[in-house]
Amino acid sequence: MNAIQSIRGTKDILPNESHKWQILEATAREISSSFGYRELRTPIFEKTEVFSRGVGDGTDIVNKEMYTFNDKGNESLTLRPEQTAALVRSVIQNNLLQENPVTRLYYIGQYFRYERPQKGRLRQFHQFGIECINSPYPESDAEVIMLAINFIKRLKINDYRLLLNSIGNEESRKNYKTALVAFLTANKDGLSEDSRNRLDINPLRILDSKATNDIDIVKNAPIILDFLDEESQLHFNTVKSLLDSVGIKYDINPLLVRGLDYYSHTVFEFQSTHLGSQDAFGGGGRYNGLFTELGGKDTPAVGFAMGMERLLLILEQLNGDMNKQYQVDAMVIPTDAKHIELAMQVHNLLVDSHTCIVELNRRSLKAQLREANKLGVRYALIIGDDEANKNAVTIKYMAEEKEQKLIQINDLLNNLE
RNA sequence: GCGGAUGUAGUUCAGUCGGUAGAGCACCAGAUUGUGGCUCUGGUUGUCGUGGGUUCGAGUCCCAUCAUUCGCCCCA
Repeated sequence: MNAIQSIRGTKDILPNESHKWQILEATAREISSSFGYRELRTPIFEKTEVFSRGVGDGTDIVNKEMYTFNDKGNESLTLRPEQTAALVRSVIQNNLLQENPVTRLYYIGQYFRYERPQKGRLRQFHQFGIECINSPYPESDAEVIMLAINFIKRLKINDYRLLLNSIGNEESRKNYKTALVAFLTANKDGLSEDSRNRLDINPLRILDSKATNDIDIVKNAPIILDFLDEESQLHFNTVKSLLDSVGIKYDINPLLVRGLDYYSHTVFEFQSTHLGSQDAFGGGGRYNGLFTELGGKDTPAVGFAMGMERLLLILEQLNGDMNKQYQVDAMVIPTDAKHIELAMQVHNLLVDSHTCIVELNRRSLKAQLREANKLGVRYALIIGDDEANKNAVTIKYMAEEKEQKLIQINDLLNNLE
């Protein structure tokens, strides 16, 4: 029989790696709580229309990358490719906006996209994100970015860039699209094949094409910031000055557009040079249209998501190997199988105060001490014939050349230094 | 979905011109029968990613397939 392998693009997080995930998750939770955000957990799968309507029918995510299947009741279900649409579904369904004028939520979870795996891109991947719901004002955009920056800082990532742009409200964007399409159509012959195809479907995406001839053409293209109406402009300017006032640095990049349909006004992205071609480790923006798209009341919202695998790639380049061997305080060492009962009793004495393990393979004293040494155990609690006869243990301090012989087990806890 | 590279013990890798596999580390066991690290000695481990083909003979050559990886695309 062949051994079974994990699915392509999925990864086991092994015991010596889980430590760094725990750090990352703990940091995300601390920052979120300290800003007054509470966790929302939604199911891993949803009705397909949550994403086809929420993420947008024209996007690659919906068209090519979703894990969609029919269940036994012949209903089309989809493994969530991102969180925002499902979160909005839950907020609407559970009336979470009843209680608070502004609802602040965060999430940590796994997401699924059928893509070609490469560094920093898996088919099952993890994201941490937040959503600030029900404020139309630029101060909520600024709060979300401020939270993200503080998260990044707390992780001690200092080599990153915040790219910022506004794609305006619907009307500004419509006017801009018309101008952009007109310009690009006039230069159609010079565009890459991909971009010519996108001209009808999603012309904004041509702006961040990596094809060199596209880049040359786009240099002279009209700029969205020139098409913002008064409202959109005021919103964007306020976001910028709020960021300035708390000392957050950003680069305006008028070519930054997001891949998902629901964005409007502020869009932003975090990039790092440590990631190769998948250089964005986080991104977000405002999505005022999503609630009505999913059948809720018109509700403004803004949020971001970060790719946790990518964050860990950055952290490892900054800090080296973050794996940590597990720490054991004490090891109970019966020299013979007949002392196992006493060994278990000693273990039971220590459970509330120490990490403790007992030999389960009846190996020799020597083998057990070797393991104790390898694990960096502080106390080896040796139980041989002499000890067992007196209901006692010998405490051997591994780091020092020191032993306390024949300590009664009633006194053991008092005697551990 | 497209293009390039790679796949040999637990791990990192070597393996010539085709002749059915090796090293370091790790692991296990010993070095006058109750004591780890250092040293020494010995030992285990592989369907050579998988399936076909060529050949007297394939880790080596050919094809397919799976996986990893680097780009494209897309995104976090």
